[in-house]
Formats: sequence, structure tokens, C-alpha cells
Amino acid sequence: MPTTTKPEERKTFIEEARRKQIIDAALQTIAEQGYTQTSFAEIAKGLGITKGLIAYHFNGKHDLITSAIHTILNRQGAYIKDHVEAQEKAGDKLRAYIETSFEYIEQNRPHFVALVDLWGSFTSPEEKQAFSETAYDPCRAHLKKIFRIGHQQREFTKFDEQSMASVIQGAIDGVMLQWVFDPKAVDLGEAAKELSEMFVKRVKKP
Amino acid sequence: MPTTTKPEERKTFIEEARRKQIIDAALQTIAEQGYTQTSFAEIAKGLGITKGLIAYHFNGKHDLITSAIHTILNRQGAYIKDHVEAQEKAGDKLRAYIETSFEYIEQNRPHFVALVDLWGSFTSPEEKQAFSETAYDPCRAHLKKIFRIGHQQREFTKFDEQSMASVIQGAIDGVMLQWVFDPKAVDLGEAAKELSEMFVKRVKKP
Amino acid sequence: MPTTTKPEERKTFIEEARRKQIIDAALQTIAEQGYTQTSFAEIAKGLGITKGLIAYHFNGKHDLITSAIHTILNRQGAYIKDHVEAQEKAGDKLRAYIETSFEYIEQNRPHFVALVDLWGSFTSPEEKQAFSETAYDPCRAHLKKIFRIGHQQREFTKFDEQSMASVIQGAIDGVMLQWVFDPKAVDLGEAAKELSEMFVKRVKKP
Amino acid sequence: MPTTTKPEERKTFIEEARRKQIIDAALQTIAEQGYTQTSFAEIAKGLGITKGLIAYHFNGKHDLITSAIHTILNRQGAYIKDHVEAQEKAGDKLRAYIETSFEYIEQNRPHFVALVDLWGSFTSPEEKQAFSETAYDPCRAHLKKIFRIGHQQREFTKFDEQSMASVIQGAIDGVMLQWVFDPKAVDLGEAAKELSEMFVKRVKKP
DNA sequence: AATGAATGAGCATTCATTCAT
DNA sequence: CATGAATGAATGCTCATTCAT
Repeated sequence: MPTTTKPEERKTFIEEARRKQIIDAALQTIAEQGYTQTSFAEIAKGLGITKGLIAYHFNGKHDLITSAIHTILNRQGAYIKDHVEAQEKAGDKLRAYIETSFEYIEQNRPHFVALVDLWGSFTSPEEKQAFSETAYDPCRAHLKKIFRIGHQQREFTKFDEQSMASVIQGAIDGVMLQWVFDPKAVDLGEAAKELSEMFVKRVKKP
Repeated sequence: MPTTTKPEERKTFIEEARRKQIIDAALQTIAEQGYTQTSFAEIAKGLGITKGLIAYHFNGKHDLITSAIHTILNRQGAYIKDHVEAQEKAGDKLRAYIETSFEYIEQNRPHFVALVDLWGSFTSPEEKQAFSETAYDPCRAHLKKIFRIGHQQREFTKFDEQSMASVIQGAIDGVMLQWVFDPKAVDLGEAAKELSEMFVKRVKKP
Repeated sequence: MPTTTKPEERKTFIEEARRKQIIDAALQTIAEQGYTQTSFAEIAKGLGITKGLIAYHFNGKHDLITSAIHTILNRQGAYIKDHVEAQEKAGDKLRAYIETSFEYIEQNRPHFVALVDLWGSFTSPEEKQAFSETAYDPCRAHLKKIFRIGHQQREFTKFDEQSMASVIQGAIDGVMLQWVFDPKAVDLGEAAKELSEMFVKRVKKP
Repeated sequence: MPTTTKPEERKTFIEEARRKQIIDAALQTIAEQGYTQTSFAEIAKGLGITKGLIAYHFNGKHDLITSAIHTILNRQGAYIKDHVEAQEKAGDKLRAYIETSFEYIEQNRPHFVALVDLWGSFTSPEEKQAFSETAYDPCRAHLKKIFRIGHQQREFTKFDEQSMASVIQGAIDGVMLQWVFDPKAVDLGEAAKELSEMFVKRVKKP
């Protein structure tokens, strides 16, 4: 059984390609039909393979959807990181963080439709906490790193970093959530501008 | 068959009591075990009734979970409304909206654990939009009503009401979401204070 | 419990009226939606009563459908008998039997659509045989009575009465069956003429 | 998922064998216990397989019973055709049609017990008509073909072909029906002789 | 690496039936 | 007589998973 949750294990090229292919098909199917309607058979059908093969490449459904979520978040994280690093000043970094978050969301709607659906797939408190650690902790850590730079550069005022990180990330996610349910109800660009301006003003020294 | 989608139909006392009882049990089960693990059998077991009785009182699973979601949101809405109306000034109303939102969330954790899970139960774009209309539109409408009072009282500056409403509601929901996954990762009280101060400052004239 | 299969028991007026009303509603529902789709609830809905009431008036579903079948066959039998008795000569009686059979069928399509469906509701050999005795034996007996008159009147030739009765009744039922599945595929009037002429010619002395 | 409604799709050997096996078991179970009592579980039990496997090989219950009916009728049709073609003269062909119909019925009682039950499984007028087209049209077409040969050979008189076909097929089916309910009530051999003689005499020139 | 046959547990839903009121 | 609440068994069907080939 080549499948595993330990990413450090050696995988063949074809193995990795298949996993990626299956994850992308899964995300698309979830976005289109919802998580509960997404069976291995449904994913396999859209891919022209058999469901047995999916079971072969993943350690069960949980492994597949965990991998799918991480794929979404890693891609978004990498996108954001690039743009944040391109900025010198902490205030600009924070603005970039918020605005590129929304940019990426807007350009990858199906991923976030799937993500909202997948939030419900962690049932036990343990699973929920594990998801929190792999999904939110890195985001909050990234924000806190920006804060620290802002403090070092004497650009930012003093505030509770953990709370501020939660609030910023929460605002982004909550707006995305409304947009997932009805894209016409929220203007992502406007929200991005509003939030980035407000938070930058909040953290910067007067 | 007493169940119906027409809410105007008369229901007997026992009928209403049973529906409420089943909805509460469903919410509890969903919070504990997750939506996908929550079967009629599971709900019935915890209630000491048969699953046939649930089918008798609800027009299928969709009716049950829709009713459950509306129950959550209506209770929260009523709680918030009371506190908002107790305030005279628009700024205080907005502060009350944000802070009592978090208060209610904190006091009813299982409801919001269930709610996050239930978000994934709307599969088609039509269902998603319908949920948006019954769930988010009232919230945003409430916020916009507060804004209008603020404008009439010459207390608030000018801003885009729809975007501001989305952003405020989104911030509340997004922080709640992180807290659902790990209550230790977010301090709801701190977040409430941070958000209410920031948003009140944002909308009020200098 | 007033319901019973023994027709000799005293029934109140309202009791009899209700039974008749329910049977007619059942026949209509079966004709429209098929036997398997016809539940007590469905019958009750069309009648504006509750399914509990149906259970009160009939000793279970089997009692209801048995009563329904007998209703169909008794009404048809009475109709045919009237017309057969109006004829003097045996040949005319036989012709009347065949032609009024088809007449009645044509005028009561829903009953025979239901009847074809109900044939499948007798599962065990015992039930099947019991149905044969109450449904077909009287028909064949009626035909044999006509034959006997024909023999007494020296109008008919000699033949095996049981077989001839089966064949005549079978021809009527089989044509009806095709007409139930597709009324456009069979012309009942033509079939009636063809069969009555042929059989009368067959049994009469040259 | 190997099951399909497109009959032109390639099926593996094992797939075809399983379908045939399941159909035969279904027919036997229906004959023994009736259509409504025949569940996937019941069929599977008699076969030593799981009900999931039946769902795997058939697109639902409707697919299974449709396939079962066609199996019955195709086998009977092939049997009759062979014997009809072995006859040269149209009169002999007609006699063969009627007599081998009864022969086949007599030798395959369970199939026809099941068939009578299955008649009730077509609920809507559309389904009924579709069944009429696939089940009765071929029979009537076969008879009409015999009539045409009889006319070409100047052996048969002139008559309405559609009505005559309906009447002959109806007579066969109607006698079979009585025999299904009680095999002792009808002598199939006698009925076959009576009907074949009568109909051949009817259509042939004097 | 991939398939397709098979499993078995679980699901929402239907329904005749019972019974207190 | 009639109702409506409740039952419990059954049903078709779905699906992740296993495994021989």
C-alpha cells in the first residue's frame, strides 16, 4: 500500500501525478455537487478511472479530503506569501496579505465552495483541532510574523497579536463565506479595500 | 401527515413540541458527531423514539436540517435584536450587535458547531442562494438599518452600506468559525471588543 | 372492531357507506397510480379522511383489496346477468354474455386497470386458488349454465363444457388485458363481435 | 458500474452470467412469493450473494423486473418461432403458434405465475403502453405475418388482421391466466386444441 | 498500477398497523 | 366514529472498502 499520510515518504512520479489528478477532480466534484454527493465513484467517473484506483492511492476518504483541503490552503498560502514578501514595509505587507487573499479567492471560486463544504467533514473535537492547527495556525502565524516586523520597524502600535490575527483572518474567511453562498451578495474587491484600509489604519501608529 | 412546508398551516401543540424536541436533539447530535454521521436513527436513539416518528414530523431530512438552521438563526437573531433595541444611539446599537453576537455564540457553542457543519448541506447554487437569502440577508438588513439610524442621527459618516454590512457580519462569522474548530485558539471576548471598537470607530464621524 | 370478511354480519348503515366509499376511492387510486403506490394514506388523502379510519373499517390491506376485487366482479356479474336473462334462446344468451362483458369493460376502464394490477396481489397458491374460486368459478358456472340451456333446447352441439367456458372467459379477459395496457391497440367492439360470432357458431348445431 | 440501459454496451462474460443468474432467481422468487414480497434481499438470499451485488448489476429494481419480463417473453417467442417456421402452410403455422404457446406455458409455469404478477408493475399509462409495445406488438406482428402468408397462399379468407391477432393472443393469455390461478381449473391441452381448431377454421377458406 | 466484482453496513423513506383519546 | 401520534419492520439504494487477477 503506497498511500500514506506521511508526506516525507518516497512516492513515485506516477503516484504523485495520480494523487494530484484525483484531488483536483475531487475538488471540482465537491464544488459542483457538494461533499455528501461526492462519492469515489463520482470522482472516478469524471476522471475515466475506477473507484478502486482511488482507494488504492488514498488511505480512505478521510485521507483524500484532508489532502484536498491542504492542497487548497497550500496553494493559497504560497500565492499570498509571494505577494507579501514582495513588500518592504509591514503596513504594505498586511495590505498585501488581505488583498491577495481575496484575489486568490475570487480567482478560484470552486476551491472555496468546496472548502466551505469540507469544513463540515471534521467531526470529532480532535479532528477539528487538528484541522485548526494545520489550517489556521499557519495563517495566524504568518500574520503574527508581519506584526512582529511592524513592531521591529516601529511602524505598528502595540496590540494583542493572537486576537488581531484571528480577527483579520476571520474577517477574510467570513466575507468569503457569504460570497460562496451568493457571489452577487458581496463585492469581494470592495470588501478587500475596506478591510485592508481599516486594519492597516488600526495597527499603524498615527 | 402533519408536516408541511407551508408555515401558515395550523399545528397542534404536541406537533410543535415534538418538532422542537427533534430539532434540538438533531442539533446536539450534529454538534457531537457531525452532520454526515447524524442519521434519523441516531437522533431518534438519543430521544428514545423511533426514526419513523421523525419522518412523520418532518418532510424528509432536508426539512429537518432547514428547520434546524432556522431555529439557530432565529434564536440568535431574537437575542441580538433585543439588545440592539435597548440602545438609543446608533454607535451603541452597532456595538451591541457585534458584542451580543459573540455573547450568544459563546453561550451556545453546540449550535454553532452544528451550524458550521450544516453550511455544507446546501449543494446546488440554488440552495446556496436560498440559504443566503434566509440566513445572511436578515443579518445584513439589520446592520443596514442600524447604519440608516446612524445617518439620520448624523452620527455616522458616509460609506457603502452593503459592503460594510458584509464585512461586519463576515468578521463575526469568521472569528466564530476559528473558535468552532478550536475554542482555545480564539478569545471571543477579546475579538468582540476589538471588532466592536474598530467598526464603531470606522463608521462614526470623527 | 366492526370490520369483518363475513358479509353476513350486521353492519350499520354508515359502516356500509364508508366501506363502499373507501373501496371506490381505492379502485380509483389503484387505477391511477398502481397497486404498489397505493397506500392507505394515499386513499385517505383523496377522501379527506385519515388512514386510521381505513384500518378501522377493514381488517387490513388484504381485506380491502379483496373487497375491491369482489366489488368489481360483482358489479360486472350483475350487469351481465341482467342482459343474459333478457334473452330467450341459448345462442342469444351466449352472445349477450360476451358482448355485455366487453360493454361493461369499456364503460369502466379504471376498474379493469385496477383489476389487472390486483391480480398480482395474491401471492400464495392458496390465495390464488381462493381467488380463482370466487372470481372465475362463478363466470365459468354462468357460461356452463348457458350451455346447459342450449343443450336442453337442443340448440347446442356436444362439447366439453369446462374447457369451453375457460376458453370463452379467457378470450374475454385476454383481450381486455391488451386493452388495459394500450386502449388504442385493441378495438373492443370489433373483438366483441368477432368473439361472439365465432363462439356462437362454434357451439350451435349447424 | 457495469449496469446500463444501453444494450449495445459490451458486457463481460461474468457480468452477463450474473445478470442471467439474478433474473432467474428473481423470477423464481416472484413466482413463489409474489412481486411485492420479492425484495433484493430475498433474491440475494436464495442466491447466496448480497443485495448490494444485485444493485451493482442492475440499474435499480425497475431495470431488474423489466429485464426479467423480457427474458420470459423472448424465450417464449423464440420457442414459438422455431415451431411456426417449421410449418409450410399458413393454417399449420397458426395451429403451431397457438399450440406451442400453450406447450411453452405448461412447461414453464413459474415464469407465467411471475408474469401475471409483473403485469401490475407498470403503473403509469406511459409504462403500460411501453410494455404493450415491447410485449404484445411482437406477438400480434407475428400473427399478422402468418395471416399475410395465408392470404398470399390464398388459404385464408379476408378479415381484420389487427382484431384477429388481438383476439387470438388474448384467448391464449386469458386461458393462461386462469391456469395460473388454479392449474386444476383449466386443461391447457384441451384449450389449445379447442382454440387452434376454432381459429384455424375461422380464418381458412371453406 | 489498475480493474471490476463483491461486500456489508448504513441510509432515508414508506407503510400497514395499533391505540389512547 | 374518527383522529393523529407513534411504531417497527421492511425496502431500494448508496458507498467506502477489499481483493483476486
